[in-house]
Amino acid sequence: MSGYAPSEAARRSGFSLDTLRYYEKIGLLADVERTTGGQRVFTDDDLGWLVLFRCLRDTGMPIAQMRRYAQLARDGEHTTDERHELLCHHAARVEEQMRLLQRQYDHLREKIRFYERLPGTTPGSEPD
Amino acid sequence: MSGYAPSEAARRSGFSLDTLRYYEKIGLLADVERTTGGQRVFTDDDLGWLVLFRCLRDTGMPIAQMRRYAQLARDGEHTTDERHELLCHHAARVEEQMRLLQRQYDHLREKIRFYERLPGTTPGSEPD
DNA sequence: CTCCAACCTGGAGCGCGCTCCAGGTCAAGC
DNA sequence: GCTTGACCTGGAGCGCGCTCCAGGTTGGAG
Repeated sequence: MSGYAPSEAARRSGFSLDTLRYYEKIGLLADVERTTGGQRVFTDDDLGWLVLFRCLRDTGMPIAQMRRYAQLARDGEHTTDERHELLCHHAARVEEQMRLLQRQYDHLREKIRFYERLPGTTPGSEPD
Repeated sequence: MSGYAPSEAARRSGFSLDTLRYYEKIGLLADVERTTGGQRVFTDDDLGWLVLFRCLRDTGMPIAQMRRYAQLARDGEHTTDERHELLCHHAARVEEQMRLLQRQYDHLREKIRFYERLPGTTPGSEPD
């Protein structure tokens, strides 16, 4: 129930093998277990981190910041305030991102309606 | 009321001068007018295109696709269907993007609540 | 024991979207 | 006319986040 081969970890997390190795190399995932032969064994804990990384990545957090977060978590309990703050700041940026996306989506829809109001005749070249 | 110096076009569009030149170089903005001396003069029409490019860019459309759209528009009235379709496809991707962003934002908020439910004591290392 | 697919490493390469640079030109104000 | 800051060009460089490669090792199935 815990101890996944690299390919299985990749499948479950949705990251490629190369990306998993890359994440370990740059210190996002630290101390991934190994077999005696040196092959990686991912734990449920690792998988949990990967889920979090996906969340942060998909919301546009730069890798440097994820690294910082992961490092803080490794540093222990006394960093919870800082981690909390980091996530809150990020959440605020995400909210802004969502507002912008919504606004531009609305523009896009308006532009699309422009094409749908076209009955065949329109002077003027383009935008609007 | 039309005919903007490069710096003014940059200010109004929010793109850098370098980006404006880049957009022209790769054929997004075509045939920007020039003074006799060779300096660019942006029209209201150009500005309109830039607004559209910003919308498409902010919603994640790759430049290659914007180029395609711009080329279609230059090709004339008979491409309106294709342009419409292109924008619709894009809009669908944006909707998916918004759903994903919302979902991951929800995860993020949940994670943040985890920190806020912390009264000071918590066993286990991290995520969740 | 043999095979072969999955894995390992270090390091190079890539695709995107700009951004910066050198070295020169233009044009508005004094 | 001179100065000076905005502008021009072609091309190199960059930051990000992977992705690919060569050349070698591991380990489970048959």
